[in-house]
Amino acid sequence: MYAKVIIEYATKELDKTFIYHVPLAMQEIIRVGMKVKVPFGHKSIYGFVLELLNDVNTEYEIKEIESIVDPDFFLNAELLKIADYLCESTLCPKITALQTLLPSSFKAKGQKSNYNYYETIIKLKPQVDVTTIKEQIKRYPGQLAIILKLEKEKAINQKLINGSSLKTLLNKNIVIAEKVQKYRINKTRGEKVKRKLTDEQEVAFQKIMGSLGQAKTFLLYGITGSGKTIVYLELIKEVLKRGQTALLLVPEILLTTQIIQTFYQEFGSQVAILHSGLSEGEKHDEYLKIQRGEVSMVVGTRSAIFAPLNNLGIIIIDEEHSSTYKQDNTPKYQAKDIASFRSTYHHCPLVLGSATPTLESKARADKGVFELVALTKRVGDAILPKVTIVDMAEEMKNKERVLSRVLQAKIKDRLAKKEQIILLLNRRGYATFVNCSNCGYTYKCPNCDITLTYHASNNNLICHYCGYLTKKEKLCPNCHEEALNYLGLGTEKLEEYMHKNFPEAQVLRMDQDTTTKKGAHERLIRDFQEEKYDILIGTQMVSKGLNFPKVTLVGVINADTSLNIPDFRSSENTFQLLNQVAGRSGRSNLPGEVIIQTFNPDNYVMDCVLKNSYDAFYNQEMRIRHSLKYPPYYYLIGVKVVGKDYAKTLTEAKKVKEYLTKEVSKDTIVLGPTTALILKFNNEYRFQIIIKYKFDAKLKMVLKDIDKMYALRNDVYIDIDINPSRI
DNA sequence: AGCACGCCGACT
DNA sequence: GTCGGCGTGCTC
Repeated sequence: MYAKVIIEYATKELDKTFIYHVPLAMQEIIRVGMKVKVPFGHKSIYGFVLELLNDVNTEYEIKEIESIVDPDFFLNAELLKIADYLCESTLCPKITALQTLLPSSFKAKGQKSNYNYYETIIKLKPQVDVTTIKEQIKRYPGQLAIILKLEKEKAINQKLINGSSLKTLLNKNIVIAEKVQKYRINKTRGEKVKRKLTDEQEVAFQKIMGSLGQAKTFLLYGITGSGKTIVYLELIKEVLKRGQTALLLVPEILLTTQIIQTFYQEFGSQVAILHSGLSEGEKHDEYLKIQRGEVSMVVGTRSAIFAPLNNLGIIIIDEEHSSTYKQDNTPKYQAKDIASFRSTYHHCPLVLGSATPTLESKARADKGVFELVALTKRVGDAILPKVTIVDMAEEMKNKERVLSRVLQAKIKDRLAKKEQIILLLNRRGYATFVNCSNCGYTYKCPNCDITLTYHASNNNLICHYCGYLTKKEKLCPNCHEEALNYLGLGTEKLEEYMHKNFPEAQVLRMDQDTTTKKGAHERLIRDFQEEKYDILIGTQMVSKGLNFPKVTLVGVINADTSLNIPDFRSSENTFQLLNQVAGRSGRSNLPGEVIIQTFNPDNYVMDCVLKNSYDAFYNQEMRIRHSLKYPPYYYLIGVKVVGKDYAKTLTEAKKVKEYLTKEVSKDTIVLGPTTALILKFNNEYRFQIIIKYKFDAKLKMVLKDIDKMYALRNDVYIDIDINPSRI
């Protein structure tokens, strides 16, 4: 028996299978999808079995598989198909696709010890007579206590027992120690909560219910605060009741602590969670639970879409417009595409939920490819907040750069009423750039062509692209004068400003810098929820999913930050962000208000936010996309040509463009090469070619060829992004 | 990817 | 005369 094995090295050169002999002793247990250790060159490495053969015809000298890594683990047929789909849709090597499906403890690579977690349990030795024992040890209270406890509880975790007494009992052979595997995360169900769906929610629920067992995609368009989560919960309940499993994706699990709590409350140990906030061990355990079929639903972020649930009954993607569903490093996959693939595979519905659907999804719903289900009313007494747009150019005339007079007044008002405030500023750090007023010197990243952001808390200058970090000196490094200016407003500076101008207020800052520590995020959210703070300052982190009933004012400090990015999606992203953060206000019976500060008050995005009209935005933006030939009217592919030498890279980029233009169908548009948004990044120059197409049967093949042509070069490489989320 | 082989420069 | 630079090619 022979096996075709794909090995762990992720290069285009090694993107093929190698044939190994399966030793007789292994033939009974080996199966496709298993992880094996094989000799390769002069080393032993790991790989996956992709095929088993009885006969081979090859001139190579065939070596033998050394061992099966874990006979209980293998990639099932569905996962192998998903891997094929990943390769095809992102043009990545097979092994990259396979590794992407798995949490790191299961990947094919030099194994770290054992990820399984064990606890030692102490039990009474069977057949011992407790009464006799008690008599024997009555002079030793420590030991007696243990025996009494064991009589009641049967088994006790070793950690909870006094050490020396236990040792004696073990030596006397009265109790025994047993090693048992435990999961690091254990949740139990809470009180059952009785929920009543609103009429609208009930209609949505029934519509989707009616399609269980069918591969159908729904766009659940529900305004902020309309209670999409409850609909998800009821759908999942129903699916589990029918003996099937469910998968729920959320954009960033740390932000959705509240959702997770709801699901634990309802389903307890039936739920597995998968997200990057977990430790390796926790991820390993959660994955095991899923694989062993011990859970019936999974809540997680992007990569949880690969959770090996059998008999899937429904897939739900919350906040489907979130850019986090697209992976931005290889393989650049879109979780929604994988979801669609799995929906077809399992014949189960896929629900995409959002208050601001992507234009792609809405357009598909309009065309009838997806079925539109709408939630148009806020739950309970909550009404949509009143939005005010403030022209910051006007405010500047009054020397107000940070907070407009309206916003200042509203903040004072809310502080007096003991209501809470959220301020969104989409820039972390203190100042977005530091320059010298004497000589004009500006701190820049030596590896990338962007300015360094100043972080006052630790006196660091940081590149927000590559992470380059340097300390800030007191004097200008160029002219040695003490003339450094801190320009551009960041969350740190805003926090300082608030302390100075509203000394009576408790201010909390939530951004990447204050939430890196494990659990920090949850703690900040809890503190704000418990009203230990009046004002929450944050980056877009504060815009999503949070539910604070006491928040009645949301201020957007600079709405233009995301609007000015030269990207075809910048309007869409800005609309989503503003709509999303506006939705944080007035979620209970207290009426909410939103103040948006901008230098572009006449921009249609602002107008649509003001009117709170997704439809108006959608229609306007669709016209623009149509005239500029952007999605959803055209598909996009970004081809980046990257290299250390500027001139050589540009020359190659031109060659690639020429080749593409020649080979591709004539309705396909090939643009560029232009310098990428950030030309120099990590000391490499990046040129971008953009392909716009509607239908092109040859295109994938042509791209594969280009990829291959550059695979063996080490001076220039090609990076292809199919359906990029930004360009 | 990782490693051996191999063919030319400055050293004990 | 040898140690060692990293270019090239191969891995079932």
